[in-house]
Amino acid sequence: MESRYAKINVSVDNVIFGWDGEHLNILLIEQKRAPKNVHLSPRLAIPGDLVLVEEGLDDAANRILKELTKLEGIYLRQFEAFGDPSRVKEEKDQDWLKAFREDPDAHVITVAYFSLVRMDLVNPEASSFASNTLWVEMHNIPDLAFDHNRIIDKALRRLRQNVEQKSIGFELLPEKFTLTQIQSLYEAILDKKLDKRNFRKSIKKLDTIIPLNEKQVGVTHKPGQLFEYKPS
Amino acid sequence: MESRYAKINVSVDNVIFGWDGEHLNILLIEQKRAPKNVHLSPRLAIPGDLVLVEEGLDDAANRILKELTKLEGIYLRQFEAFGDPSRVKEEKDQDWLKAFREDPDAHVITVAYFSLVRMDLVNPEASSFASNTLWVEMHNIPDLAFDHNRIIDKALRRLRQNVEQKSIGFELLPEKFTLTQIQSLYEAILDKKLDKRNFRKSIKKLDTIIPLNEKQVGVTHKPGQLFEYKPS
DNA sequence: AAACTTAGTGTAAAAAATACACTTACTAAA
DNA sequence: TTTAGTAAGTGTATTTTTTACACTAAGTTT
Repeated sequence: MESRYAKINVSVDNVIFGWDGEHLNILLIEQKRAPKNVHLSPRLAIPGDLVLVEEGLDDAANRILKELTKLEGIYLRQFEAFGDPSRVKEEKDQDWLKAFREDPDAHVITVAYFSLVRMDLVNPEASSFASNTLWVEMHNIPDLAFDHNRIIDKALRRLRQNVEQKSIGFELLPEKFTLTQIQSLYEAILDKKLDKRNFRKSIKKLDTIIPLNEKQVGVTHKPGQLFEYKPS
Repeated sequence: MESRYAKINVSVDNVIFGWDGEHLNILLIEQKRAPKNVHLSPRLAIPGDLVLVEEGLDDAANRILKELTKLEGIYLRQFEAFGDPSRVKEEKDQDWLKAFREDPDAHVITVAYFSLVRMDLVNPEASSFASNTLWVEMHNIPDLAFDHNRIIDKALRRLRQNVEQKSIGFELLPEKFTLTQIQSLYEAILDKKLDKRNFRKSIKKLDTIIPLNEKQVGVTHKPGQLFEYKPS
């Protein structure tokens, strides 16, 4: 039956941020190649998948995250839906769509999430929708599939907003961390230097960051006090 | 062909805020009744519609707004997508779905927008998806269809955030307005009293609000200076 | 013991936010 | 034409928040 309404595919895409102590990274997947293109170098994309029957958006985002990282209970935040029909019309993406989508010409709207994970907990591996996964430094993100560069850009903006308000970001750190480690992370996310004393003052005001009676070990200088994050 | 992926319906819902000089209002529609239910009092809903073939999300939101109000170029902001399958499973909504949707059991995700319009420019009237439209004061919103009460709640939160930063809201006012009028509006949106002198100071700092050489007319007291809003 | 490295700390100045009360300009009623 | 009523318009002092800034302490390595 013909209809004026679109048979729309809905997908969820997930911008997964990770922190290696020095740089902000993003988890990308290598798209599986269409048979005719197996000889080409794979295109990178942010992980995502179509939403399943009777699956909620948050559930889909969690499923993708879990399939890729085996992690559950991770910080996940929906930030925007992208639905311009042109987003799946670019030439570069046609082969992939024809090879892997039941309806390659369908209008696809995607609901974008970002999440924060500790890089050391993730062992990137292949999954049902990725032939390979890898961490890429924020500053080295290449041209990605569809409008994924734009989606990352929006995700980063939102992350920065939240970080400016000091409401999130601690999820990226190991269980126990020093104030200097938080500061490095914030500086990487915001891409600017922060004043040490003022930064410490502001973090110590948060009652979600609690001081431990422990010191950093294994460093070749004065060890810092350790703190932990207790989400409120 | 059976598929593990959902045949999902995508709709756009629009929380349309209006200001009558005293209260914040929301434009609601009376849902058309299923034939078997024409005798029942109509259920109210926020305006929305399924996204059309090859239509972008912003386009759909604008289409809905225009069909309902005849207005174009209105402030419109996407704020969240709602996609829990249970949102279209409530008993109260089944008759309507069966009567007006090709696939009443489909999972429907909706992308929600809010917009700000001048109430005096709107002449609510029937449209293709509404048998009637009406303004309802924010504080008197009844039980609505689907999860629309929740959507309004989220829209109001977002509006408040933006208003606290003084970045929006002026779209609700007539072309020329006094500082006191802005203040009343802000007080209604934020649901709290503001200090007159401090409020004026803060508004006068904005270079999007420009003073005119004109005074209010037709009031029975000292007339206020008029200002206009020039979006940057 | 000396050199190196990062941790850790306080104060003063500037900027932003808040609290607060009287005079002015106009209309309507006496 | 005076009086009463109504909202407009205005400045300062106080508190809070934000910023700028430099040295000592605790550990490790040579």
